[in-house]
Amino acid sequence: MKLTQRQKEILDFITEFIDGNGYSPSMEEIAGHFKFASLNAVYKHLEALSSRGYLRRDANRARSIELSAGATAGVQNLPLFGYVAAGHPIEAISNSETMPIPEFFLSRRNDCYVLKVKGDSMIEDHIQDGDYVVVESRTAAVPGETVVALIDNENVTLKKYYPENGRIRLQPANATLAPIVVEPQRVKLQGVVVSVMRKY
Amino acid sequence: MKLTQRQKEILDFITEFIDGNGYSPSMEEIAGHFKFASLNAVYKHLEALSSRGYLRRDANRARSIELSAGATAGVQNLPLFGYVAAGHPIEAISNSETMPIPEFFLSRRNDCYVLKVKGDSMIEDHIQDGDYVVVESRTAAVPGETVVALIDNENVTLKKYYPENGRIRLQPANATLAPIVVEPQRVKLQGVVVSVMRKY
DNA sequence: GGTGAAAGTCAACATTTTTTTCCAAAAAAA
DNA sequence: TTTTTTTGGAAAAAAATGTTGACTTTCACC
Repeated sequence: MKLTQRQKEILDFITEFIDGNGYSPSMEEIAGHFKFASLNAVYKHLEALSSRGYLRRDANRARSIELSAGATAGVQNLPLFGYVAAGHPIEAISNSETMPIPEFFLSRRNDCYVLKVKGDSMIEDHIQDGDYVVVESRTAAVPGETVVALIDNENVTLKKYYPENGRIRLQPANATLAPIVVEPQRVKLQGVVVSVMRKY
Repeated sequence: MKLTQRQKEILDFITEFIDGNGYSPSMEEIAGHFKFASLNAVYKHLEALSSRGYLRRDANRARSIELSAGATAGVQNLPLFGYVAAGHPIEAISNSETMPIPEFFLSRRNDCYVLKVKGDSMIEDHIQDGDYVVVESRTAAVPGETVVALIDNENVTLKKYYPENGRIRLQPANATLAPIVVEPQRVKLQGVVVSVMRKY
């Protein structure tokens, strides 16, 4: 972390902003948060962060800040719990297997763990058999997110989450598979997929 | 490579400081902690620690101390060269950007680097826009492998590699795009994709 | 295609922090 | 004693941080 105190404050703000809003802050919003009177202060900080490799942006493009992986230089060893396949409970691989994952691919809010995908239930979202998914532990999801859900305390499945008139539709990304529609009390969300890794 | 007592104290302080704050201390802060009246004392110690390989810093850069011991095991920092899109040369991002990748997702045989995918030319192989691909530097490939190829010393593209009766077919995994068939001498293989990572 | 608001770019300037370099000297170790 | 390590004091040099204000680019809308 070769940053000054101020630079880190600004990088942290940007990181949180993107994490919370899904888009990067404008320079004015950054200036507002730090009570800068001048946008040029922000501009120079962004230049500094950019030249040090912590972020990148497009010239003249609004809200085009992209964090680079080096921004969060750390790595976490996440537990690899096992396989997740449509309709079957998680099948544990082994007790103490872990996998080092760069923090760039993690959620900062909650614990994460890794599952290996079995089957093609999410193939249209380009998650294929054998892929590893990093799952953020969470019991709530935004509609459309890919979730790990426990149904009837029995089956664990990887699906997209859509709440619909009092029910929950768990939608595979695979035209050959039917969605599951169930009462909310039958579903327990285990987590949300935050990243995918594949090894050839 | 042994340290004196004092040097170890100072290295420990720096380690803790970085651990707690996320950025390195200034020489004045180090002097303050050890109640030095002179910054030169700190300066000399940093020189000593640096020449013995315990830390690295940039000349004339504020708070640029980096501990060199803590290279996290099992993870490599690969250079992120830039974007690769069908038909366009690699668009460099910045020279110093890196990305930590777990060794599990690397090839052990050759050097690797990371490219960010632009466009959907490999979508049917489930590599989508915005994905990061880890590329193993290689000049030969097995038919069917996904390669980074340089055509006519001009364009770099991500395609599947098929040698066919004296020519080379570079096949996109996208039905809407046509394959490129060229003489072998016009193609230089840059590398082979060994893993894919995606962040939502 | 024109227009205007929003957002980004950048030079000139001032201030504060931080690093680097002098010349020395005490303290500890060999 | 001789050498190495450690600390002082001061000042030059460079980087970091901000302000003001003018200019350009992008984009949505007429």
